[in-house]
Amino acid sequence: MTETTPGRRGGRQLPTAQELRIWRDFIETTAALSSRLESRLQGDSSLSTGDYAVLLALSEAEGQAMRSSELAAHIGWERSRLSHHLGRMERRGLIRRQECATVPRGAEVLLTKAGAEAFGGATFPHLRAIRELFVDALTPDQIAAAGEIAAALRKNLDVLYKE
Amino acid sequence: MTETTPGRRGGRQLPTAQELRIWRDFIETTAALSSRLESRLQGDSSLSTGDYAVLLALSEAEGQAMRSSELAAHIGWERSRLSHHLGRMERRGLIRRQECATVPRGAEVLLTKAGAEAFGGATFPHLRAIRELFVDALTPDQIAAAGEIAAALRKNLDVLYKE
DNA sequence: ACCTACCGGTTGACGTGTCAATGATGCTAA
DNA sequence: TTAGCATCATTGACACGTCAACCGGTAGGT
Repeated sequence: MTETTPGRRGGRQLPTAQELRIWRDFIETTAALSSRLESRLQGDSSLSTGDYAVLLALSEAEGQAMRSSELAAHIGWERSRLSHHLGRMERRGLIRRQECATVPRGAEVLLTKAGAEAFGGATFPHLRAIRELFVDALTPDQIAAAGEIAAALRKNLDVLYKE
Repeated sequence: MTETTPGRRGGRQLPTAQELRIWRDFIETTAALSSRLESRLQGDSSLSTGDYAVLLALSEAEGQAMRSSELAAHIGWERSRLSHHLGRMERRGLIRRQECATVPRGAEVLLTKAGAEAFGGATFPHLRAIRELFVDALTPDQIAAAGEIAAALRKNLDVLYKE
């Protein structure tokens, strides 16, 4: 009995069984949620959520084009990840890459007609899926709580890994 | 103004901007959380969370061994995924596979000494990471709310995809 | 001018996940 | 008996992510 009901997680090292159960539930359920959303999007539009993020950013960009590293920063990806992903998207005709006129060694990513159409067709079903799988599952209070939890977790991550 | 403050999400089709913002925060933050935990575990023990799940199940099994499909069911993986993963783990000497004595075409998965040691060394740092990245980031109320949110989301998924 | 250091972007190797197809084996019904 | 048929497990092809190495070009210091 080295630790009898401390003030509340005083110097405790490990999560309680209860906390651990919630952790598992939480992380597994959110993963399942992502995965379901992913396959919904795939089924509705043959796009992955990665494709969707890229197409969304390009759609909103002026001239429907962005420099590669701007795009990476905008959607929060590493450059390498983006490069691989753009390669796959280019093969499918969703985007094109060309050397940037203004910046010497910069690559410009352009939305193609096919890409714009795919994005257009995907948006509505995707938003509907978010509603069905997330919004409709929760009460307004729970939605607000989810927002606060996300903010708290994010803040903690930012403190621990400050970047 | 086709929809002025309905009773509450009456026949609404799409999430509001606010809901969408929370959704994005939520799903991206939980993904970042998983990813941080993954790399913590990797750094502390050279195991992935998949490895950890498999080793945990085997550690708790009688004889530190399980049939492949039992194992898959226990941790909720598809058999194919497990088979690929076991192949990689076997190459690293964490587990062994042999034909099952009792069930004709069943494969038995056994924990090796190296696997047990790797798991033993990983447990404490992993639980500590869960505390630091999740438990410590939230108030007790938020932890409880996270549990309820996970339960509600899970229930909704189960209804939609009933299995 | 030259060396270096950085910067934007790509590439390769590899771990991981899904899907569909394939063995291999036992069960059942004609 | 044997022709299906379900079941257990593996495999191959491919998408996706990370990491580290690499390449070409620009900029700074000496």
